Amino acid sequence: MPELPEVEVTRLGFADRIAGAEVRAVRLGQPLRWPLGCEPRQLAGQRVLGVRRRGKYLLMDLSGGLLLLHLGMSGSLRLHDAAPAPGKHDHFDLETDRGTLRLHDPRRFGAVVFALGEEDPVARKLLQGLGVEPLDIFFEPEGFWRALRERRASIKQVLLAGDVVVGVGNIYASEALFAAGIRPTRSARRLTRAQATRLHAAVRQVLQRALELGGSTLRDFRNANGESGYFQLDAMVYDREGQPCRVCGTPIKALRQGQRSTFFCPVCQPA
DNA sequence: AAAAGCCCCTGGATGC
DNA sequence: TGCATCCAGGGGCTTT
Repeated sequence: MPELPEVEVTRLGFADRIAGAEVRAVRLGQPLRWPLGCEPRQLAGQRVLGVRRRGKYLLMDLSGGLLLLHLGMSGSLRLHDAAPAPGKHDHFDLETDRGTLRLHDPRRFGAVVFALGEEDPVARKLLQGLGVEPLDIFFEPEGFWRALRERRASIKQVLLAGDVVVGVGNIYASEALFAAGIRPTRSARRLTRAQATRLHAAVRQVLQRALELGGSTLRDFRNANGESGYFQLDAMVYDREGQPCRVCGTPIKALRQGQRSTFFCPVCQPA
């Protein structure tokens, strides 16, 4: 579910409120993707220094380590002033003197992992190989084009892979390719410099727009204050198979790439 | 090295 | 309130 905009909206929704808090206790529900990696009581007494984001990971700096949080497909984080009794899908609570940060994740593809720091092998393993941050100045058209030239896979799958540029998931990959007028099946190495430049701008624009709208709420995404996002109402192609293209009226087509659905306009995205 | 498949898991929608 | 099937925002791991 959560792509860069949803993760960032979540971060913005609780980072300032939890910064400076002291951890009182940790409660675990059912297992998530990976074990926490430490005894829950080891976190008690630690201070929350801040919350950063890298790709779709949230990095919570603690006085004695680092907590890596990932929302997987169905996860959402919420900071409660007074948390209600945990439900069957509430699998992690970080109880602090400034509220309880709770991970709700029905599918349990999400994760909360403790590491001693970013150089801890546990953290490195998860963060190494991640591509450039799309909203960062280091993401620039020329380098993007050069990286794409190395890849034979389809441009949609290269965007999703996250090793060239991070944060673009299944919704925003389709949306960015539409905005750039590029067919999702086109081999990444066959993009022209002009196409790569358009796609670079499109990725930034689409993610930025989604951020402003609070992300996309397809089923269950909520930000840290329990509010839904509204980008899905703005989607040009995602989940619009058969509906008329908002630009040219041609019915939107769907196909599958690497077990994921892709949506595009056959006219606006000729190649 | 890169690419393609598989799998983790629950729940909602759809079809019979 | 039956049962089977398919699909869903991710991504690490194994196999080609």
